[in-house]
Amino acid sequence: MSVFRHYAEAITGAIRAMIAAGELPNLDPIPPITVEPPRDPSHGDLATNAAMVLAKPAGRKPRDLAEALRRRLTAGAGVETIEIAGPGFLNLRLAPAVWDEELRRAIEAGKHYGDSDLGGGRPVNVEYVSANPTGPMHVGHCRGAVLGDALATVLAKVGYRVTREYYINDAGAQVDTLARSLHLRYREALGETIGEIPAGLYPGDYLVPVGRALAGRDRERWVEASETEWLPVCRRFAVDAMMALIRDDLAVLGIRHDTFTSEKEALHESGAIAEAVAELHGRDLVYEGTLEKPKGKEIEDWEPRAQTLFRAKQFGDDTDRPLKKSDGSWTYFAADIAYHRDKFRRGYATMIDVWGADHGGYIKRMKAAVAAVSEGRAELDVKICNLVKLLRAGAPAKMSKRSGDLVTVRDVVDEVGRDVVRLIMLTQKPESPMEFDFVRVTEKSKDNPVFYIQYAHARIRSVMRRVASEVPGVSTDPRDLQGANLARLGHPAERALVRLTLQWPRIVEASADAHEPHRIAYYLHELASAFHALWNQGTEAPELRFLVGEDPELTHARLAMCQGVAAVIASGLAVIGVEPVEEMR
RNA sequence: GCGCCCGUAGCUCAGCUGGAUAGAGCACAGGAUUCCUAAUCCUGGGGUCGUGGGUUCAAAUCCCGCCGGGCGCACCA
Repeated sequence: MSVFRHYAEAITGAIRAMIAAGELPNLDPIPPITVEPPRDPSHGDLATNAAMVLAKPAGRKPRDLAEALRRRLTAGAGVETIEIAGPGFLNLRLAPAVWDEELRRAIEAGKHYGDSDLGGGRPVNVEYVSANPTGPMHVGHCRGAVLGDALATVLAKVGYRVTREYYINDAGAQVDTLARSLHLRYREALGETIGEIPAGLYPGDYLVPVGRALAGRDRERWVEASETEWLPVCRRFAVDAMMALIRDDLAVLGIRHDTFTSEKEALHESGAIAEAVAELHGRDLVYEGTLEKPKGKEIEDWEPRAQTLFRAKQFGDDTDRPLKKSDGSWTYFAADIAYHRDKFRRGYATMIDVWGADHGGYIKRMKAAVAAVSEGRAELDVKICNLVKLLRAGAPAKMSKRSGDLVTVRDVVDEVGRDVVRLIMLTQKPESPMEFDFVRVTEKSKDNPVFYIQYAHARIRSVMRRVASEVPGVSTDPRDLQGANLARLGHPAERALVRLTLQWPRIVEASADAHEPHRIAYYLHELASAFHALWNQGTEAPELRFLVGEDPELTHARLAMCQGVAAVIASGLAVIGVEPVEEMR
């Protein structure tokens, strides 16, 4: 258990004891209190607002309550001083041994530092990417891909049982278009001249080899056949090929999903949609009705029509939503209802969907649907990813493209590398538009967060390699570093670095709770920054250097500190899906 | 017209689910290089947190109204 959770529980325990002793009214539940490191280090190691939060329900003055809480907490182990400050904060200063012990744990855990059982093994489903199987992944997909993957990893790190899921939209008109595009390439492969690809079909070169493959397998069989005959064949063949393509693209990013769900097979052909709608119908959540014409936007062929509608409004949406198209087939939304119902029935009470910004208007109805199919027992969180604007040295990026007008994920990864893409995608909260500058992200300077964080890790590894020659006899084995005399870390800058390093479990938990993996990238940058600052102080103040020839004990303690930093960086990069480097070249 | 997202230093953005004096990088000004890697570092200036109200011991954070920008608005996915 992290230091922070430990003391948070100690404080809650003290509050419960006060309730039991009649010093506080029987509050149920106890209002949420915070236990966090204060911004100002002079306020100690931990601060809690408990007294202020409890003051009103208890009908007592905050400072009186603070005093009572202090008396109960002082008995606790590891607490050195408790001060009451400001309007009623309790500022706890912990014994150095508490931090020393935590640093030892960090060294021991290595990249597993920050792992916890917070999630209690509860299942979470993270659905991300879900690019339509009509071509290779383009850059627009990779932000969501990285976000979803990092989110899944951080949730797993804190003890959830995470499933990474991909929804294959293989049922709509787009895959029919894909099938027709393939048929053209198939005829081309058999020697026909096809000329310009007609508007409305997919022109990308990536279908050329697929056409050849189909021709190789089936020969002339579909040339003279009618479309009703060849369409299903081409569709199946094309979708399989596109999914293979997309899986390769995902592999390039280092992403592997656990489950791929086919809209066509799992929802349409299985009857799951009909079943879901029937169930909702039975609960009077589906009806035949007519929607009002949307205001403010002209729709040419609008006509009032009775439709099969889901009562989304009853669950907080702005209007009820159609489940059937005018030709009688299911809408995409109907399929999505069945899909989320299926997820719920598979045991996921927590679902996370990662979508593009253009789907923002879809969130309310989907949440409404989840509330309906789970009868309020499941929760859906939708993460919206904004656009990535590609730049080269500040100007809009021009590049050779593999397919059509799209810049693919592979184009970008080929140029800058997987690690750069993954980390940069998390250097901004997802709902803001992002600029991705090919020049900036590959610069070897501190302006580039990828480099800056990697460099900190590489510097630590470099120090470790030098020990043998600079301070012979000092071990760099992590097991030995755990035994270092950490009391020798006395400089304020060292203590600050250690303290920041040991924030890591909190950052992981907060990031998982909030479903915000970008916090990890920010924290790593901050940690790297603190490390570099200390390193550079060694330039002017040689006594602050990590390797002190005449003082092996001090050297050992500082190496332990460095090892802790390296462990956290490795742990953090692992969440993001980036390999820490041993040296910069 | 409606819904959602965004609005924080000159620029690009954080801000730990309501806490103490709002942070970082770039840019700007000044300083530092016989250095374990200068592939930089230190110091400093710079803010009505879009705006007006409200909730509270406490608001950048929550609620309401405006302003500006983006996305979306039967039957596409």
